Amino acid sequence: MNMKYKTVIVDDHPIVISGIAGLLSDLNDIEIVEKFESGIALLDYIEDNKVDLILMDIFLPVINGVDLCKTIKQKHPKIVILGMSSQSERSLVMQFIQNGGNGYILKNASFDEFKECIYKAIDGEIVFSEEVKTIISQPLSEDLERIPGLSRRERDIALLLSQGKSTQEIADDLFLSFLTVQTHRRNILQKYKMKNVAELIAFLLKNNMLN
Amino acid sequence: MNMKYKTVIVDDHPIVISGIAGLLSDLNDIEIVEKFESGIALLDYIEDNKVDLILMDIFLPVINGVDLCKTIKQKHPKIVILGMSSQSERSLVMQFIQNGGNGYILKNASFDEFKECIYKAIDGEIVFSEEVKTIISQPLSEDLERIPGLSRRERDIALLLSQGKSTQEIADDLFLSFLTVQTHRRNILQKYKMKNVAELIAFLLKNNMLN
DNA sequence: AAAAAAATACATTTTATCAGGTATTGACCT
DNA sequence: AGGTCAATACCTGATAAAATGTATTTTTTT
Repeated sequence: MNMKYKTVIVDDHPIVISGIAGLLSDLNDIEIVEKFESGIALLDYIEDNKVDLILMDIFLPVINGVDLCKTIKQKHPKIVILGMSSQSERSLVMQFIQNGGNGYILKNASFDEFKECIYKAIDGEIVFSEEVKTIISQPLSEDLERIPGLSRRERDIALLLSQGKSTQEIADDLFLSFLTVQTHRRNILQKYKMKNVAELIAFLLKNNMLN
Repeated sequence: MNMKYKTVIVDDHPIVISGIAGLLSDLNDIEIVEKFESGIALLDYIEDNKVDLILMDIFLPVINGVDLCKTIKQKHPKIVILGMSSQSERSLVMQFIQNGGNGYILKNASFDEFKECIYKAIDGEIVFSEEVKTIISQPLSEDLERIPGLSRRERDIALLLSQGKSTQEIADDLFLSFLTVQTHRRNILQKYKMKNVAELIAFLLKNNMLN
């Protein structure tokens, strides 16, 4: 049968769109049915047209790629969505996948890499281009290590703080003095040079230091 | 050449260890060199012995799989580490990958799935067994939807809050009255029934509602 | 054009946090 | 045996946040 995968490209740089379109034109079973420069236009389109595969830039005007992906997957879980960007960082890639993305490709990937990722994604895999793999699997060294860890007690207290507990409530929970908890809390804030608990919680969660 | 992949299994259930060992014994190029019931023993072992592949349970006594993986990858980034568990949830899998894991397999996966995942992981891919893919790519419906979103302004303010800014600082940043920011802040807290900003930030980050 | 939602602004009271300094005890490491 | 770190506890003053209530204007949606 001649059922091509109906593919849509979304990127706010027309040059990139044509580049990708050129790359994909060689593939017999991929048919580019539309190209968009914004996510809103795409959302309208997929309501009325069958789409199998979407290649989208992550940095889009108005609505970003992560939210766009989330929105699409809610209504159309079967559409395969691959994210793209020129540069990237680990947390962004992970966020994209967590919101339903089927893979992530850096735009500097080779034609072969693009091709391979696309076919594997269609096949149900979750794919990353080489450089993305490097990014996500080497969070080590420079990225975010060298930060002193929380002590047991400090982690307990930080966890309760993230649950919205007040100093007094934490003291009651852990059978400690209000003043002890206050000291721990201050020590944690000082250790990471955070201005307040809100910033601290954001920091700890982003660095996987809670849980 | 006859270079087998030196493989280690870590699981606190001996029965599971022998089960996996049985599965893998059929594979010619995989050699199981050791089996451990705790992460500490594994850490000792890899200091003195060459290891290519580690299959580890995520739920381990003393040190959990995520931390264990992180620790190993810091010193030995080339070791391929696959996480396993009987049941799982999206956030745990993502955390494992973010900490250097090369893939995640649910223990109910078929022999073929295990085999395929292992070979692909050795080959440099990041792999998930079928059910894991389902879990991570369908966060929709029941999991975390039905929560009202932040308005633009609210998101701006929440973001600044997560950066440790005070109400006054936010007001200055956004050229708003102190009182306006105070109102927004209160509205956000009420909308999600959060006790304070710390809990709010934790909630927003966990649900990817910031950024 | 009407209704709903979002953004704006004000005022007050109570409660909690932040930042400063200090000190004792036990555990662990060498 | 001495040093370091973690955990515990206390005190106080300045500042900020939380809880309430109200109200106007703009924007968006229907």
